[in-house]
Amino acid sequence: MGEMKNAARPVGKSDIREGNERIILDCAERVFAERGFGGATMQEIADRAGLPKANLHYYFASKELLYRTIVERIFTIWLEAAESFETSDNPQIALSSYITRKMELSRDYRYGSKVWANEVMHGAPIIQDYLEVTLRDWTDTRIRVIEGWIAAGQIRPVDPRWLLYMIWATTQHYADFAHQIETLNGGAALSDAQWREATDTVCGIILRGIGLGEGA
Amino acid sequence: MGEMKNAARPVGKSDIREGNERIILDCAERVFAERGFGGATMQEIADRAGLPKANLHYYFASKELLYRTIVERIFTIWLEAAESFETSDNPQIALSSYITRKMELSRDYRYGSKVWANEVMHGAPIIQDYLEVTLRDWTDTRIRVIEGWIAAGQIRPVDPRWLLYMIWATTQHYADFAHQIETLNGGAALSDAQWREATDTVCGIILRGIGLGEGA
DNA sequence: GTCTATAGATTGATAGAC
DNA sequence: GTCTATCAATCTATAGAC
Repeated sequence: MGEMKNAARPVGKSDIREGNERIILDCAERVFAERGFGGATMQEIADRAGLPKANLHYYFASKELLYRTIVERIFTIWLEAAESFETSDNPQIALSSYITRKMELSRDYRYGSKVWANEVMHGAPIIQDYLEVTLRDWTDTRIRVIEGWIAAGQIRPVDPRWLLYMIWATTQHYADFAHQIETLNGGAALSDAQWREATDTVCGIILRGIGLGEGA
Repeated sequence: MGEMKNAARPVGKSDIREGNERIILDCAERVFAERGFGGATMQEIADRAGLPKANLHYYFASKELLYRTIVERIFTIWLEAAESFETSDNPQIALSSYITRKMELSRDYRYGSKVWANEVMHGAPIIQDYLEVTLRDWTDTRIRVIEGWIAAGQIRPVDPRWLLYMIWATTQHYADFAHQIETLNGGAALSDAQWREATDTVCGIILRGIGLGEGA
C-alpha cells in the first residue's frame, strides 16, 4: 500500500503525512504538558519533532488546532476507560476495574492527563462543549448506575458525584502531580511494585469507604 | 504611621507600596491561574490591577519574581493547614480536621491552588527547592505520625504516602477542577450545603476506608 | 512614585524557491 | 512535500520626563 498512487487511496492519508502528524502530535503533547498552551511555542515543538517550524503549519493550520487535536485525543482515551465500568453488575468488580484502569492510564498517558488538567484549570476555553455534552452525559449515566447500587443496598448511600470526583482526582493525581510524587520518592519514578501497591491502596480505601470492604 | 518619614520606618514598607503590591499579587494570582505562567502577560495583570505596565516592573523586577512570590505565598498557606494535623492524637479527629481544613482552603484559595498545580505539573521549575526540602520534611513527619497510628492498631495498615496523596488529590481537585465540577453542576458554583456534603463524604469515605468508620 | 514611549527579543504565521 | 527567509504582532523590560 505504501507505493501506490492516489487512485488506490481515495480517502486515506499518505504514509508521510500520517507519520509526520503522529510525531508532531506526540512532541506537541509533551510540550503543551510541560509549558501550558500559552507557554508552548511552535518552535520548541518543531525542534523536538526534528522538523522546520513551517512544516508544523503545513500539517496543522494553527497552534490552536494542533492543541485541540491533542485534547480531543486524550478525552477519547478517558472515555474508553469508562467501559471498565460496565464489566460487571457487581459494584466491587466494576469500581475496582475502573479505578485500576484509570491508574494504568495515569501511568501510560501522563502527558495527556496534564494537558487535560491544564485545559480544565484554565476554564476549558477550547473544549467547553465536550464538558457540557459528552462528559455530562457520561457522568449522568454513571450516576444512575451508582444510585442503583445504593437503592439495592449494595453500597453505602453517598452522593455519586463526590464519589466520582474522588476517583478522578486520586487516579489523575498520579499523572498530573507525578513530579511531586517522584520528588517525594527520592527523585525516582514509582516502581512496578509501588504502582501496584498504590492502586491496591486506592481501591481498598475507596471500596471500604463505601461499605464494600471484604474484611470490614 | 502613615505620614511619617523614613526615620520612623526603618524596615517597613510605605502604605502605597504595600497596597499596590497586594493589588498586583491578587490580580497576578488570578491571571497566572487562568493562563499559566507562559500564557500570562504583564499587560493583562496591569490592566486588571488598574496600573500602567511599567509600574509592575517598579514593584516586581521581573515576571518570574512576581510569579515566585505568588507560589511561595500559596505554599505557606498550604503548610499552615498542616497544623490541623496536630489538633489531636486521635487519628479520627486529626484526619477529619485536616481534610476539612483542606476543603476550606480549596474553596477560599481556588486561584492559589491552581497556580501551585500548574507549577508542579510543569515540573516545578521555580520552586523545586521547596519540594525537596520543606515539603519533604513535612511529609516525612506526617508519615511517622500515621505509622504510629498503624503500629498502635488505630487504623488499618496502609502506606501513609498513598493516603496523603489521596487526601491532597481529592481536596485540591475541588479547586483545580472547579470549572469542571461547576459545569457538571449545571453551571453553578457549589452551594454551602453542597460543600458541606462533599466535605462530609470525602471525610467519611477516607476515614472508613482506613478502618475508622463509626458505623462500620 | 507614576507613566509614556520605546527598545530589543520572540512569537505565530506565510510567501515562495526548491 | 520541504524549508529558508521574513512579516506583522506581541512580549518583557527599561529609559527618562514628570
